[in-house]
Amino acid sequence: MLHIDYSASLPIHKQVEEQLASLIATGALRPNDWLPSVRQLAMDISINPNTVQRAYSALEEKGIIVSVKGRGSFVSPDVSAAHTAAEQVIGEMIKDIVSKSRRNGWDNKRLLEFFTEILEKEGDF
Amino acid sequence: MLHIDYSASLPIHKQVEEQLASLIATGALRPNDWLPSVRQLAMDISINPNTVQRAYSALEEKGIIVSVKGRGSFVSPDVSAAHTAAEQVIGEMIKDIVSKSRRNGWDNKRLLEFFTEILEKEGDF
Amino acid sequence: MLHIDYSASLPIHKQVEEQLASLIATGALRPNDWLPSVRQLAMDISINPNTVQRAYSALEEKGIIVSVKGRGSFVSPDVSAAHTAAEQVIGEMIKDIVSKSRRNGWDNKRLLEFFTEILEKEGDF
Amino acid sequence: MLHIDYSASLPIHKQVEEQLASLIATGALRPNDWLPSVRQLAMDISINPNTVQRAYSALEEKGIIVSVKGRGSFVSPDVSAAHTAAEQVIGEMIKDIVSKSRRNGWDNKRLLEFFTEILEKEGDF
DNA sequence: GTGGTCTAGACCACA
DNA sequence: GTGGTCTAGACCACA
Repeated sequence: MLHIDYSASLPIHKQVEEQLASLIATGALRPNDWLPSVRQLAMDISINPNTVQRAYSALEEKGIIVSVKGRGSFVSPDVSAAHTAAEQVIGEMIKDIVSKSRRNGWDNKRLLEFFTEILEKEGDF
Repeated sequence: MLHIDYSASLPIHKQVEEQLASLIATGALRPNDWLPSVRQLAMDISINPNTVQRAYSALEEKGIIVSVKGRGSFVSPDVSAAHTAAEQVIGEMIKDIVSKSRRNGWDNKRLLEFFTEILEKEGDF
Repeated sequence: MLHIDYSASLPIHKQVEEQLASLIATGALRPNDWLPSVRQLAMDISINPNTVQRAYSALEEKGIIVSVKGRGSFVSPDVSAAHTAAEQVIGEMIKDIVSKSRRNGWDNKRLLEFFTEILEKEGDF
Repeated sequence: MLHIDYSASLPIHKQVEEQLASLIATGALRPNDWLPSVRQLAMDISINPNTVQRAYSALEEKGIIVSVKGRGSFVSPDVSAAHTAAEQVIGEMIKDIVSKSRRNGWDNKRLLEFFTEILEKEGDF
């Protein structure tokens, strides 16, 4: 079950998109698995079908899911797109950090130390 | 002189706020230094005074600058807030990455490798 | 036996229509050959009879097959329609490409090079 | 001025997207040029602002334009994305033709002849 | 019942 | 005035 955080700055359709992408990237949803219908998922998490539709469209555009009129949506047979999509997003987030830290005068060494420090605090994985 | 990137996704008021915070964090602006007036800075960089005001308010909220009615704004006597502010923001960004990467099934090792790889690509600093 | 690709974007009724048209155009099905009944074909390939009906209607509209109430459907005595139908469809697709490429400022030479390049990549036939 | 064909099967938001992309790819709109505002363009061509928004979002996602809250939208400083986008679309169209023609038993030679024949009919360019 | 488009209209952030 | 999100609701193609 997906979880929507209404107080988050991330728009709802992005939250849905990201959570589905993660379920696929982690293997919780596997190639060719059926996804809930747009209307069903909208009801389940109490949001507007249009908003779900938007998430599904984005995932399809990225090749992560396949949607067919009259039949439904399912995880793309080739799920590699999900992995590259995740890498891309995380890569962007890292670049943002790098540029932000440089604007504050940090060098690579300091950023790396700060990063590993937080990584350790957050616990092993 | 501040530099505004109009094609950046970062809103202008955030760009102003961040650049001032950086100037202070790096010591380019020192405790008790006078800041340009809201109107003056707005004219200098050709943006809306409301936008500058917003940046100043945010910096004051964080204790990085002090504004006094009728006198103007100046760098806070105790500038440590500027450092902790930057650390806080970057820290949040890092935590976001950590949680995002875990939702995608990455362990610490993989994330760290990806991080350093990008760090190197972005060049030394 | 027809083959349905459920993950294709092409609607099922179009897949059926096209495959039957191809069997006729290539001579695998010959003039006056009997076609399976709508219900029979639907069962064989496990799809909705409505969907098969739709394909048959389209083929009849184009003069490629003939359906007679109470008797069934068979390949049209004059099969030339099948050839012209395919040519027509492919012709339209090519015209779409030509106009699209011109809207993007490509000249004939560039389009032709791009076309042959892809043709080669897709392998000999 | 853009032109919407309401009887076309291509959705309106795609028509807008494609026409803007073409204007950029051909150089009619140049890097950093301002685009009409979402609401303005919607009024001009008498469609709903949401529909224009959708086209703009798609173009931004592809890196062809840049949109900034409160300021407007303009052609991306680096317009190379527009060219690769066009190549991608035309490439897909060509692949569709190749597979369609093979399903009809055409070999590369026949397809190529048919293609050049139409290209010539459509006039030089 | 599926996915998908479009409109109308409210609301928010930003300049 | 900008861009952007979300909802409600009508409508269409397809199975």
